[in-house]
Amino acid sequence: MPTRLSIAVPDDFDLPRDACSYGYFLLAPNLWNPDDLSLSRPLDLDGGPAKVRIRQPSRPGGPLRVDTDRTLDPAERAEVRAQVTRMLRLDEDASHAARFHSLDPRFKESGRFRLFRSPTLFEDVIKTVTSCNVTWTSTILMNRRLCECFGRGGSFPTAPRLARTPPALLRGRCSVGYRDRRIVEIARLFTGRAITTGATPRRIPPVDAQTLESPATTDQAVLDSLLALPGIGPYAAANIMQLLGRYSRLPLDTESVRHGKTILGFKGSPAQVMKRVREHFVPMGDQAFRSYWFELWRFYESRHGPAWTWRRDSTGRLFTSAHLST
DNA sequence: GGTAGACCTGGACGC
DNA sequence: GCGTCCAGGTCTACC
Repeated sequence: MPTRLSIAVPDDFDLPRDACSYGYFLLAPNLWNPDDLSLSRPLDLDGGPAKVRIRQPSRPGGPLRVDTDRTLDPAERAEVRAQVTRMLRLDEDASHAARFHSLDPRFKESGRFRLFRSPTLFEDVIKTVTSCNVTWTSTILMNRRLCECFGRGGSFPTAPRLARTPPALLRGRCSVGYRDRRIVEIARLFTGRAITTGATPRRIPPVDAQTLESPATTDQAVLDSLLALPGIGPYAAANIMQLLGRYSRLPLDTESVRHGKTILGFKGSPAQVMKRVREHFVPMGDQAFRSYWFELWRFYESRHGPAWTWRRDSTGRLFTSAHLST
């Protein structure tokens, strides 16, 4: 027997705009359907996996209608509410929008300020690792296989599941390459265990997700904790920080260089262009990433149409340098 | 502190 | 169909 939940949202919330706002909405197990404007995916709940389908019949501001494929008990309903709230950043309201739009009024009319993310920090971290040093098509593949091979009911694999997976098996089944060991080590850290790793062995304390998610923790403390994780460098740490709602740092990569050259008109070596891109967004202060990202996103939409029209298995595969370079 | 090279995979390209 | 080259961020060794 399916369960239907109704979740209240901020007045401005618009599901197609706010769900299709960051590339992870195109990665498994997420599935955006442009035909009926719904977001579907399995969620791993205490009582087992459950598929959810999220719609917003009355937009903007109307409550979300969340349908599941099985009956949920009260505790599981609370879990779904918490995970949907995290994914869609329902806790970011008009005050967050005003803060961003006062610094960058270009996006006031569209109302863009929310950035899609995963239902758990662990999924965000692993998705970030799978996006490093690969083309977008490989990132798509890795996430699909992780869900198919190690997720319950097609959901994203949990930390305990990946923590007990042999790295070679992960590599063989999911094409994660040399990231195999790093992913397993991160999973172990998320299960509350410390590890010792590296060519010059160093001890890494367990990840305290609650502290990382807490607004009371300083940006510097979060950054230091993230950089200590295996496979997490400056780019990945900055990206995870924006996924944690901390927008002052830019995850600069080769895509930033392309953007700096073609859209912002900067010249020079990749390192010089990156430096100029970073400086360009300094005036945006603690909203720098939002300003940078929605500028980038606007470029993608100019190429491929509004993001809510993109399909995971067609348009969603086109975000490679070959398709984006001018 | 700065930097070159290794790490892997999928895709593009030439034959 | 096969071989080669390239893109991509992090880690390590070395200067």
